[in-house]
Amino acid sequence: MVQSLGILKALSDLNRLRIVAALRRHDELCACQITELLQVTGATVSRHLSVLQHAGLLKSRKEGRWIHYRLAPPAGTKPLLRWLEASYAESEQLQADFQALEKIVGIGREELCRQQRGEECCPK
Amino acid sequence: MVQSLGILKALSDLNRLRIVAALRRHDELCACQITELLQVTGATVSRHLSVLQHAGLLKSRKEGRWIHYRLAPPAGTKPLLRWLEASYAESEQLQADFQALEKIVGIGREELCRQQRGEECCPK
DNA sequence: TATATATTTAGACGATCAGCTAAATATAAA
DNA sequence: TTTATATTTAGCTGATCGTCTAAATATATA
Repeated sequence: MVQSLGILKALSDLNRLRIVAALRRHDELCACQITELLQVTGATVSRHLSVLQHAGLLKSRKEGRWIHYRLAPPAGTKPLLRWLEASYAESEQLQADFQALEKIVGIGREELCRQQRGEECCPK
Repeated sequence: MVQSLGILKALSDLNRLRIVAALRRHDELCACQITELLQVTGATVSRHLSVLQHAGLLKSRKEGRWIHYRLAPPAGTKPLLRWLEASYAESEQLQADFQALEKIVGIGREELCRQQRGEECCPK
């Protein structure tokens, strides 16, 4: 398969685009923080992260119970990510995400996970 | 929807990537030439062209019975197309396409369509 | 006007995919 | 060692997508 096709497919989903955008603003995020941001199941987030990682866009780092993810764009993909970044300003979704992220990161992982346990993870 | 997402989705298909690559090498191609290149049904090509056009990547021009297509990348997408171009060299599929295109363009539309009428369009 | 023909549209089918729930895995704390 | 807990995997479901065939549309030629 064409290498770029794999990358394009990995980026062709709103939630995965949201993950990439989030990781442009915050170097590292753990799965639970992304779960909180997207408001979907942890299982769903896990699969999205796996898709991005398989495309070579993400790397993960284990720290105790938590797994942290960060962008690891392969050589030559910088223009692509810059092009994506240029369109962030037009998207209300992404703008809202950036605001939400500040709160999520501010809370701290332990407290965040405590809150997540207490409530339903998925809206409606 | 995020604007870039529409473009990414439009490009997330091998045959549509092949169309874009072909139109980078030849300014204009008609539907029948692309049909010959991809070796799929004219109906399928038509839908692919429609997807690319809806994403704003293509423009069409009518000339008699033929409809010609050319790239019309929206402002800001040049980096994206350049990034794509950079990966053409790695893809055997696209390299083969470029060779096949020379023949297809060389034949001329009238003769090409005459040949297409005589044979089955789809392999196997 | 009638026939040919290049392209599009409509409708069906199989494959892929995003999302869920539930169970499995791995790590930390009691 | 047992219990909690963060993440992943497995399996299901509904939606989307690529492709085909057949019919419709639009344009040129006889």
